Amino acid sequence: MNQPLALDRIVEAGRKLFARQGFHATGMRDIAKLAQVSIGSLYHYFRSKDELFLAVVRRAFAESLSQARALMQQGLPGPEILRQVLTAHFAADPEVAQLFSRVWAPEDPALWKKLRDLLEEYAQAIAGILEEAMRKEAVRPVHPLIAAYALLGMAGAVTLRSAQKDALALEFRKLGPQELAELAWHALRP
Amino acid sequence: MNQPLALDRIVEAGRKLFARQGFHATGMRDIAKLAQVSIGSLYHYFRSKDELFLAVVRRAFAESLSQARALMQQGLPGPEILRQVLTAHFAADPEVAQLFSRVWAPEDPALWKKLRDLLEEYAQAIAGILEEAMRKEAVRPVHPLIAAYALLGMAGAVTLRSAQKDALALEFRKLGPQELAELAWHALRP
Amino acid sequence: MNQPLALDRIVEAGRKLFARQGFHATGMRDIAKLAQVSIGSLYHYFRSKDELFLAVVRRAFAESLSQARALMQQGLPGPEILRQVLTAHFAADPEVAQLFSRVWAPEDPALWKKLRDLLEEYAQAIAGILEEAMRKEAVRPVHPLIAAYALLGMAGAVTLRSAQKDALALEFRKLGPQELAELAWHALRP
Amino acid sequence: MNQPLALDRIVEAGRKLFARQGFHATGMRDIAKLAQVSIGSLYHYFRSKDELFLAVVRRAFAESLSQARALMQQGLPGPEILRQVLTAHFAADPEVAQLFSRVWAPEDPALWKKLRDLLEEYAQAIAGILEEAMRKEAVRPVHPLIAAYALLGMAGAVTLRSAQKDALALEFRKLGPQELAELAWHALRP
DNA sequence: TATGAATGAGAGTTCATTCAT
DNA sequence: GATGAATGAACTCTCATTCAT
Repeated sequence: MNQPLALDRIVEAGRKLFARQGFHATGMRDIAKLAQVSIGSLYHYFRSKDELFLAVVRRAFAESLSQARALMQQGLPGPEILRQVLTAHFAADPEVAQLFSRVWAPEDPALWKKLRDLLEEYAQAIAGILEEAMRKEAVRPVHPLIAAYALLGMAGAVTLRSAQKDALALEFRKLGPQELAELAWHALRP
Repeated sequence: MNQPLALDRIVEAGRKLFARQGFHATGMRDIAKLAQVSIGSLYHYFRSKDELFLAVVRRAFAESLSQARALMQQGLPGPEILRQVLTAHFAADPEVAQLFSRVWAPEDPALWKKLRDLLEEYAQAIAGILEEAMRKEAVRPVHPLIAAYALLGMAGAVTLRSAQKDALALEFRKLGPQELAELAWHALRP
Repeated sequence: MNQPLALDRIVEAGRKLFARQGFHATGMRDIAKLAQVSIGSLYHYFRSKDELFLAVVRRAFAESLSQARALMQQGLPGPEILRQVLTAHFAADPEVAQLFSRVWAPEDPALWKKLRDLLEEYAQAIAGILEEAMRKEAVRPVHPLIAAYALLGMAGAVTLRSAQKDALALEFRKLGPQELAELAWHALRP
Repeated sequence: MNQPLALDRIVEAGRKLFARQGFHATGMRDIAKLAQVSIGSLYHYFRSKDELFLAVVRRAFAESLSQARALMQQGLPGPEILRQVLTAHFAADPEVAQLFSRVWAPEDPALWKKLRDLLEEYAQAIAGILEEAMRKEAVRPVHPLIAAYALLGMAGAVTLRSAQKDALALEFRKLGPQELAELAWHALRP
């Protein structure tokens, strides 16, 4: 009765499976099954597998950005903001964090351009935040977009490693946010 | 007459295509064609596509590490070493740099573990370098492996962006090494 | 309009080709073509070539057994029953008879166990018939399962020879049922 | 030093592997490895895989026939001869017995004719023995070739079952020769 | 004689997508 | 809107066979 709408169930299922297994290892059948809809329904809502993947990534980016922006508006000191943003990133459904990494290497040439644009948009948002911080002299002068990509890369690599299932991953999950925040803070502070 | 041996042509072709298009978009037929050998030859040298991919990645990692180590032994100051290592990374056949990024999200569950191990080995090598630098107080105390993954992630993300074919990519290629070296240096300096 | 359903056409095509050419010489493409369906359809109905083959054999065994049982329930004398069962076996689509022989040597280790079980089931059914006949003293005491396998082997070998296209095969088809019935009757009579 | 010649090692290896795994599951590489010769050597002695298989079958048939003939010349009573021939068949390297069954369904159309002829030759030899016995009135009048095929089929089916690795197979190996001899004797006695 | 690197046709199988119902 | 049977191009991989050395 109170079940989410089909569209939401599909995107949710896609998010889980794409994050867990990657794009190619996830079949439309798998998504349909997990979302409890028919294959036909998938194609009713999304023109293709690519479109569905893009929708999943788009939603993940949007949620992540809005979360980060909410944290920024609390007027905390620079390093604390970084720590909290990164902690949130780690604390999020770990699948979401993995999804980001999947985007680095999209494999399929046809998807490439669209994902590239999506990622660039996301990086531009972060660059914007950095630029504002530079104007306030809260951050030393850096190339904002290069720094944005670097931050995303740092976070992505550590997050991906922390998603494994060994002892080191546990250590990464515990120490990662703090260590990353410090690295980022030292890298950027005036 | 002086054509490289079949084995080398195969790994070379694999490197190019896997870097350019990713694992799934590259077929064994494509590799065979580019290497100018038969499909059968591919399987004469490598048990499977996975094995071939691993061989390609293994070689790329080894070359990159030995290059970095050679640079380290010239007794330059810390930031200069970083700058040169990163410049070399960018200057290298850009395909090699892209190949690194491909490894972050290997898609195929069966490949995952082997690539993970290979990447961990590589990160451990970098962590070792960091630990030594920490003992010499050339680097502030950090978690060596987390920092290693962070550095790899930074470099990978920026390199990947710089491999595109627009004006920004040109800017990234020009400023990237210097900016990255500064970010890394600030992040790590005592 | 009145064309048999795809599933039936597939099993039918499999039966014909596997019987005619054997398992390995029959490709999925051949079956798809003869059944006038796409290759994809084959895999829509059967998980693998093995499964399809097993379905074909299973159906042939079931049909053969039900035919034999129908004949048994007419209260004829022993030798007459044997003659009629064997005549039916020969008269049946000769391809079915050949299919039995194919099962003796299934070549593929993975198929082996499943076919073995199917054949054993079939032999057990015949052994059951023999045991009942022994209780009624219509058959002399024999090891029921060994005798069942022996009967199957006899019939299979002669049937296979009779499926050839020379003069002797014609002779086998004409005299085979009667000769086999007599051999079997003498072998088993009290 | 005292190692058998390459040719013998090859046929021997072929016999083992073809009997164990069947024609298609046995690769030329496997045979070369077991025989400790190079692939090139295989093709030095045999024009093709088919030729090698035929050589293996030919040798197995010849050995079996000469063994049976030797037993016949000892002037034993009919049932005893049958029992001894069948016991020998079972006692032989079980792989040889399996090889016979492989011949029933040769799968490959190109091999078919040659194997058919070989098997017919073998059956004709048995039919000749039966005809002689009929002349001596040691056997009732039967169609000699049909009876020969029937006997081969009986023995083959039971032998094949007895080559499995369960409790029933053990029972078959113990009781099989005696039961088969009795079945055959009752089927053929005057 | 002997070797084994090289070949390539063809095998079974997958899976995003379509469309009649 | 919803369904899932049907499609077929494209994939990885096998293996008997050849031939330069």
